[in-house]
Amino acid sequence: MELRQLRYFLKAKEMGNFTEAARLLHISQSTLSQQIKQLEEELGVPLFNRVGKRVVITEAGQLFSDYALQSVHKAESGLQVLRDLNNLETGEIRIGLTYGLRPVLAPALIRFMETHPNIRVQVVLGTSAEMIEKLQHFEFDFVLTFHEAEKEKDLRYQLLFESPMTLVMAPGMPLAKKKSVSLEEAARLPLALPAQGYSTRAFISEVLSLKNLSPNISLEINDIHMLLEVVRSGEWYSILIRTSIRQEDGVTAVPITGKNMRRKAMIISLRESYEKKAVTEFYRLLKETSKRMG
Amino acid sequence: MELRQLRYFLKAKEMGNFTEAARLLHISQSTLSQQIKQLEEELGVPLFNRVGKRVVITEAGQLFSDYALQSVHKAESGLQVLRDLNNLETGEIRIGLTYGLRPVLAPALIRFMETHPNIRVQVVLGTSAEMIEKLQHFEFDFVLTFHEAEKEKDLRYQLLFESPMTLVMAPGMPLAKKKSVSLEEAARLPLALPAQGYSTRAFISEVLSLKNLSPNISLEINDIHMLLEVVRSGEWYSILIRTSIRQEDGVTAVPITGKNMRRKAMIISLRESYEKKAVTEFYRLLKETSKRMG
DNA sequence: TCACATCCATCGATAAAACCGATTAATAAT
DNA sequence: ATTATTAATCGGTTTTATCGATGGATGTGA
Repeated sequence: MELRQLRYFLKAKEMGNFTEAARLLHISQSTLSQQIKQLEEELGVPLFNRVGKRVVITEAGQLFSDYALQSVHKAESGLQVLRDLNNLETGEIRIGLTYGLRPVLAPALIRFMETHPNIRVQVVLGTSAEMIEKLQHFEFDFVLTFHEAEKEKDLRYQLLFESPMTLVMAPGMPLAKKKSVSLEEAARLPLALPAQGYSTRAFISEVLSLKNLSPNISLEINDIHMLLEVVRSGEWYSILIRTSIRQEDGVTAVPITGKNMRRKAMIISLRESYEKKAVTEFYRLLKETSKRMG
Repeated sequence: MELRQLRYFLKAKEMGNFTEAARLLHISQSTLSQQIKQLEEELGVPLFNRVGKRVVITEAGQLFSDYALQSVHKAESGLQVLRDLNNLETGEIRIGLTYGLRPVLAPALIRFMETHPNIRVQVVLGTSAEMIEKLQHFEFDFVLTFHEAEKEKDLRYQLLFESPMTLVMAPGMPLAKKKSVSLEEAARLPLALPAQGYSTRAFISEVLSLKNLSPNISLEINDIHMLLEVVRSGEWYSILIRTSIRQEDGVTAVPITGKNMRRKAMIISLRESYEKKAVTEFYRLLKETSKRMG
């Protein structure tokens, strides 16, 4: 058993397709096939079921993949530790991000890349649940998202800032002069909300159902910019976190009253995993950048 | 980086000597030297300092070895999972044991080896602290010892039984008829105790100093059998856990009063590590065997 | 239904690498 | 100074990882 074989196996499992996996691994399909076979012989168990021209992972393969992944990850962490020790400042940072926190990441990202030109940064956008899932499979160094209710003990949570939920409207609307509005008031208005899947939308749905409010949701849009454009028309209102809105968006945001109407922006990472120096530095930038937010 | 290289490196680190490590790995010294060098090149950092003809691990090597060990261990755990799945019932169990619990392990060990002839069992005797240390370096599947005060959170503790500390003497001595004696009484007697390093001795020293007793320790012996022989002479008394003494030893054991005068026999294992089926079965036997003890 | 494309396994050949024995260089021990 | 011990290096050998070609099995589309 060698790490090479474990890497091949993991890629094959991920792709569910030897040919494609081999392509991504820059080896021939024949090599991959042989190496998987060799690994299976050593383990004494098939890792894939060959059904026709397809390969489907077996129960054994499923079980084994956890260990394979962890073995590979430990070895790579060891490498990273020594890279850091040498201050070589090379390598890669992978970040999971939810849409609502794009404006938080952007300035930190720019400053980081300016000062660390030799570090490749990879940002993946998705829902909060997706990002956490991938984090736990070592696909990210950290995830930037709004607070998750369930605190899992293998994760480390760092608070960046809190920000109120706001009712968003076109400037000059009657409500625009108020200092705050209640959730009940908001629920009576024609609403354009982010689509299902967004953490903000999930949060809104939850607080609304808690108060037994069934609001007038006339629009669902899975893009914040388009959402704001709709709001600017003056026909609809929206509910968003204040930090999602910029000056130049040309809309007015009025905080919604209520103690649960604040959301927490969090850095979430794996508790037991090695933290690269570059990642520590990135945290610092994020915290500095987001001081002014919330 | 391959597991092979990590294994070579770990053995070299363990031995502190390439020639010896190579011998144990069944490869030539030249091969080991080359593979270590190759690993160092990939990591960008020397793992050993070459001081004259000696090799001394570097700080980087020290750091890296944790990750290397864990990587190798994860891979081997994965193998073990699949072996178990296949019920091949082959493999190895490694047990750390303190002297005081030899009579507990022995019967379970015999029964286990009768029913699982294809599993190799390795038992290592030593002090409790040594055994725990080795457990944390994946050298054992579990350790059998008396209770450690400091509960470390990466360890799993299973209680086997509790047993009182007893004052041990030759039969027919005046105290032999008593149902119990106090620690103060015992401290006034001429004592023959297990030598430093034994967990029982550490425990005795602790409770004595807690009560500000400075007993009359006239003998220290690092072998229980010889200790008992001395006690049988009638000149000395000893303090031992009741389960350390058998009928055929020809001595009388009187419990010492006091709520802290009971020790807990524990199975200690790594919480996060995979538990082999054979080990689970061994636990069952141990618990069954030790029902009657304490 | 019959080509046709796709996918995995296998085979023989080749390139890469792991490995060995011998030798050298450095150092510690005597 | 001499000898023994140890790690590094060199050249050659063995092992093995890899490749391209091929064949069989299985979907796919005309």
